Amino acid sequence: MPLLSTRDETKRAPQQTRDGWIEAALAVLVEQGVEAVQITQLAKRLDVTRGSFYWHFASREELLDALIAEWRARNSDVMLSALAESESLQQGILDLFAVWVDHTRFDPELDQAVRDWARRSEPVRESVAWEDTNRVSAIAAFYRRHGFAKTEAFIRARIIYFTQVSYYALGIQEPMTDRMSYLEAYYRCFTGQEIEKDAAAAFGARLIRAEEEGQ
Amino acid sequence: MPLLSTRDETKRAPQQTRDGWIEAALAVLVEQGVEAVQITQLAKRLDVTRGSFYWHFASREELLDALIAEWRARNSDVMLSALAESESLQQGILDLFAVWVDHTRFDPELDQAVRDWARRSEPVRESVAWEDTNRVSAIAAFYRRHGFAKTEAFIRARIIYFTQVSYYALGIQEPMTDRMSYLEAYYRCFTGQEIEKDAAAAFGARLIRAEEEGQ
DNA sequence: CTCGCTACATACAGGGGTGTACGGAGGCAA
DNA sequence: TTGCCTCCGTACACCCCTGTATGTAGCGAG
Repeated sequence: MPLLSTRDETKRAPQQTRDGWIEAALAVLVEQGVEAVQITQLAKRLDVTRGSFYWHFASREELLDALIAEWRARNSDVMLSALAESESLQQGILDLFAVWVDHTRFDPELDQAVRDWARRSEPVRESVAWEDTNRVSAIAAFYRRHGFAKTEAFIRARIIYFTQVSYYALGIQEPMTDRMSYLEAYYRCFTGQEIEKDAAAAFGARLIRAEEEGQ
Repeated sequence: MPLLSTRDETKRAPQQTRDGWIEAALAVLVEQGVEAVQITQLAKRLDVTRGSFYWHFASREELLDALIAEWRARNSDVMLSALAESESLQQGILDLFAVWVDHTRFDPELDQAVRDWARRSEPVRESVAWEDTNRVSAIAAFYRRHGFAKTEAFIRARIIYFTQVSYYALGIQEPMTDRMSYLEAYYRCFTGQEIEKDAAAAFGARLIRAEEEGQ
């Protein structure tokens, strides 16, 4: 399944498209990091030779640039739209949680892989930093709309976002039932307010449903 | 300055000690990550040949194991002791902040370097995960001692620790004056309580003093 | 039918990294 | 002085990766 072909589709499909290489590279990036994104390895994975690669790409560098572009296209705007539409504080926070748990909308593994990469590459670091400040700003604006003062809104945005980033960074794996039992406490700590009992229950059911549909 | 020589010191000092290699390797680990911890590069850096390395170490693997041991020896117990001695909630939280800011007691760059490494190595991952749960548990126990319920104590511990981890992971750089202006908001979000004005001021002075002494 | 383009395969040059085998310099002891 | 032990330099075998040059199969067009 090609992502988005930039080539002329009127001709017969080649054995490997440019997007085929990108897709394979994304998989390796997530699984093993940038250093493992090697033409030789990708060629083995795709069962072609490196000659193919150098027809579609000028260099490894060009492939890596394409990976960043793909990450941008996939993971931006997902969080931001969830917040923009929220009517209440409670609804917005729960929507945010939902985005982070629902991996069909937001790809945390790709996000984390790019984040790892960013720690060794200055241009990538800048891209990620820009995304991060953007996301924190969006969450801060959301808090402000619901009555928090400027500084507190910013700090609360940082805290909730940073906590989530670490969740992925540390690779926290816990049963969904455990995570749901933390919901009330998380909400209290993130907002300073109590969540409505039935809203919490509804959210739990929503997650269960999503989990069943997702898998 | 050798860290801790395990060799017989009655004989003359060799040009390079085992600990000399470890120290150089730690520096490269922090600066450029594990993949950059290469015998050839370290030899260049120390201005000797690789022959020396293979006299002190059996393999690169053995060096990497030594790095993990060093990390354990340096960064454990630092946070834990700060919390154990605290008399009040406010004092404990501020002590924790102080440890994280004062890089002479806690080495966040080494911590982050090992954390990066952990994402590509299962044994290292386990070591880091063990440290993390240990630290979170210590913070949770601290919250419990100061009146928080079990679940909330655990979640608050996670939030404050995860937030700090992301601070390093995202490489947040902000002027100390900015960071200090966030103190009240951070305290409110982390504890649900207000910080005493004079305690906040005293903490600010303490940081300024530490920063001047540190540099 | 053959020309020409696409999409590869093949082969080679070059560089960098790990181990290993061995040789040699220098202190120290008898 | 001789000999040993410590510590390191040298040289080689081996592997893996990138990039490039060139050969080649298949298909569409004239």
